[in-house]
Amino acid sequence: MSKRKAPSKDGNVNSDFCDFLQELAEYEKNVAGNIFKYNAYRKAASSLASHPVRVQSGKEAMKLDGVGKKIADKLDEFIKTGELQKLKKIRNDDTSTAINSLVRVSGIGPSKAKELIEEGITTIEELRKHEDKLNHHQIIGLKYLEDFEEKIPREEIEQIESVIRSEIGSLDPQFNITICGSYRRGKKESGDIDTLISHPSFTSSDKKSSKLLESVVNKLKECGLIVELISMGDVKFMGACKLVEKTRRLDIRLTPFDQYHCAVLYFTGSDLFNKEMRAHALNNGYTLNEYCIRRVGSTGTPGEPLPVSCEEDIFDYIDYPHKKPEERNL
DNA sequence: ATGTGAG
DNA sequence: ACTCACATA
Repeated sequence: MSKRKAPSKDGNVNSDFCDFLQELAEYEKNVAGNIFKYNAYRKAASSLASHPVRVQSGKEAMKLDGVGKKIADKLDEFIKTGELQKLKKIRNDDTSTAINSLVRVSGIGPSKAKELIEEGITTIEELRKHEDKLNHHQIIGLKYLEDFEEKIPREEIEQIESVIRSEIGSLDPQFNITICGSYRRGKKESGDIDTLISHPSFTSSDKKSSKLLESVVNKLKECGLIVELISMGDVKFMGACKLVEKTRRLDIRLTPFDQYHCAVLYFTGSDLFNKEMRAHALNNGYTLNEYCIRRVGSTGTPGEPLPVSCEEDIFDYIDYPHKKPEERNL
């Protein structure tokens, strides 16, 4: 998931409160550079989002975790007037609006945005005239700004998946391939294509991954699927592909063979589901991360990684009812 | 080595 | 929360 704002909806009776708290959070992070306030607003928004009852006053909201006097006052103002003076100011502030435009570009964060504004570049249109001020990632982000903001229909990912499977399969049938993220969770559309691969010749005991990822990326370049490269290391490729019309963000990560299923679980998400499952694991005396699952003894020191031959194994270890990917949309 | 950014 | 890749120094 990227830095785009995701309006909170479906079944959240406090969604309008969450939206303005989220907007305040973004402001604190991107403009004011106050990560603590950013976290505070996010925490309050998340409390409100999971609260099943619509709050009628700031006072009532103060019972919730993460909501103090300051946020309670803002809720009261919003309930009373339907808006927030602070937010009106922010929306009218030149620096603030400029930063919000520039950070739409993948690779441009608050820091780079402020630097550009110092040089008088405050809009995307201006930016297009000054590509020389951007690094490679940012140039690609700008070039495909509109495409990258579009959601990808499930059917298109299915087609891209079949190309990836046949191309990588013809390279070497021993590759495991799974497209994770919201696509694996059965969503109708996704923000990007997050592909995990593994190969028996690369395990966690091998320190170097040889040229496995490179060979895969080259193959997908040759067949014309991959059209841009953003970054490329031994185990992670970031770039873009195009099958029809729009250019789409594509990530490919190579994971050690023995850590494949933990990685697939992790990158399938959702974030909230992962959080919940890791908490459950801890309760049952296990620690679970992107790489492995380990028993954690009474001393608190984790043991050796346990053998995992499929995703279900992980659920079984921690005695957690198995959830199909479609059931992980928390 | 450190900061930025993505996920 | 944590890791990877990159761009500087």
